[in-house]
Amino acid sequence: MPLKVVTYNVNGIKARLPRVLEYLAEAQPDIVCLQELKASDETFPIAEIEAAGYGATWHGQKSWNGVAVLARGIQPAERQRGLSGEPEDEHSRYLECAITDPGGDELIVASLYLPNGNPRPGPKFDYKLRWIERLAARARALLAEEVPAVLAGDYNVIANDDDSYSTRAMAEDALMQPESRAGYRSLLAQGWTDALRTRYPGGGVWTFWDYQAGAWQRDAGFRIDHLLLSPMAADRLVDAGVDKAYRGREKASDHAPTWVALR
DNA sequence: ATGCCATCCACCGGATGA
Repeated sequence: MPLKVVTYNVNGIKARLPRVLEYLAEAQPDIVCLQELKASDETFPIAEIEAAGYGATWHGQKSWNGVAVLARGIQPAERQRGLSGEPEDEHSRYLECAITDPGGDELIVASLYLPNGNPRPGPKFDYKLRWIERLAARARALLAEEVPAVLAGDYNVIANDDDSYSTRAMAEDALMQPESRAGYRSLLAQGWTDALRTRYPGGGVWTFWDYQAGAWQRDAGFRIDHLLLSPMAADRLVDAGVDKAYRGREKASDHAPTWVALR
């Protein structure tokens, strides 16, 4: 059985817990990276997640941000919390773990929540661009380790025109700016593989649909949740996709779980 | 140009999101 590695921006773990537990039970993913917990370390629902059969490591924050790594039957071992380069940055947006299976095989998995960057121009957009550079520095160090690694998360970057239902609607948005795209491309240029892009080179695959203006009903979405694979992980890629149906459920997140299957 | 909706916290409106 291939390994299913998922990234899922839950938009509030407390509000979304029934959906998350349902997803774990139904999809039986091996590894899940969560973003936008919107919960402090103390209020993360670890008891419920453990009861579902998952070990977890999390980096919470009250009200905003927050990321976690879950693994079925395994306790993810924390490697790094946050990105270096900006000590005053208090946002919980990066958590890197090592997941070792009973056979001794190790996979490095990071859950990341890249800043949105709106409104633009302004300090939030500047922060986004600095954060991408800090991520790129960490990504380069990971590649140098020559290990199987997955950088999974909400990148808040629409990388290509065909990754959005409407380039016109998003033209002024921070998610689609040339600087945002250049930052994302710099990761690919290092040697990371955009797994969904490999599987669906023609685009037209969405991972996010806004709550507003009937975006889900109109299928007006875009692709911003990405799984980047190191060369050793990319060699093991067998499939990738979006569990789109979860976006249509009661009290759904505005993102759908997005996944890769690795040999 | 704005609201459209949903989350959080903290008190029923404001900040944030994408």
